[in-house]
Amino acid sequence: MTGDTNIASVAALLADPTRVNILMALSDGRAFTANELSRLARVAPSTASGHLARLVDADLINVEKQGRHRFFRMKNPALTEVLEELATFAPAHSIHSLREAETGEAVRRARTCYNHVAGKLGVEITRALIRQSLLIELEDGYMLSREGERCFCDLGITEIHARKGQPIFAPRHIDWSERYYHFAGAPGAAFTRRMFELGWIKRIATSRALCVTETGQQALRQHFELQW
DNA sequence: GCGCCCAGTTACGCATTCCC
DNA sequence: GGGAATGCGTAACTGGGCGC
Repeated sequence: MTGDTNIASVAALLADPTRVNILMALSDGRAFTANELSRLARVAPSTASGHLARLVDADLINVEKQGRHRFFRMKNPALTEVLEELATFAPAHSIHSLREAETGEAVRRARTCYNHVAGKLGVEITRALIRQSLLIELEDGYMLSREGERCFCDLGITEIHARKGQPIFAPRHIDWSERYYHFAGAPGAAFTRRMFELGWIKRIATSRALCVTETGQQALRQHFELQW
């Protein structure tokens, strides 16, 4: 080992498909019970419990006791970014059922990546914002233009309103499913939160997949000339 | 307070894989 | 081939919520 960090120990934890499934389920920032995570990872509760204990020990996830339930949550959003980056190198899963195919397609189409929209939807929104000169592409991310700030304020994104006048930088994430960038960071999170509040998007059951509502489709068309 | 139900953990045995 | 490591599921146990 070089330096004072043990990358191999974390890599070993990420080398197990069940643990990766659990972490991917937690990657949108929500908390899940051990039982829910065992179902999402398709293993027995005892197996999930063992994996969860190892992830807690490694300080990768937090656990909160609430009555007889224990809620597990990703500790550091940066781990989500690591998983998304790794996913861009990973070969596609082999599909064994129609349900798996549908779930995979839904996640690739639109999902949350910790706190912002990712997948095809995230990439298309980013492209639309650039087309309309609301986002300016930089070398390592994006900058909200004056028009972009106005647009975000008009949509009621209060965080942007509060910082009006200051340059607003949005880091970019490479999207593993689209192999293209989407905007993230505080502007991405604020934009996503507002989309939920306005009823433009909603979650599909317990998965991190999203669907765009009819209101959302109209709004995307109206505000960003984006056909969805 | 007691019994029942349910969520979660622990102990244990089995299967698989890897390394010598 | 055999031992070690790891992951899995079953069964048993623990702890908390809830109704009576």
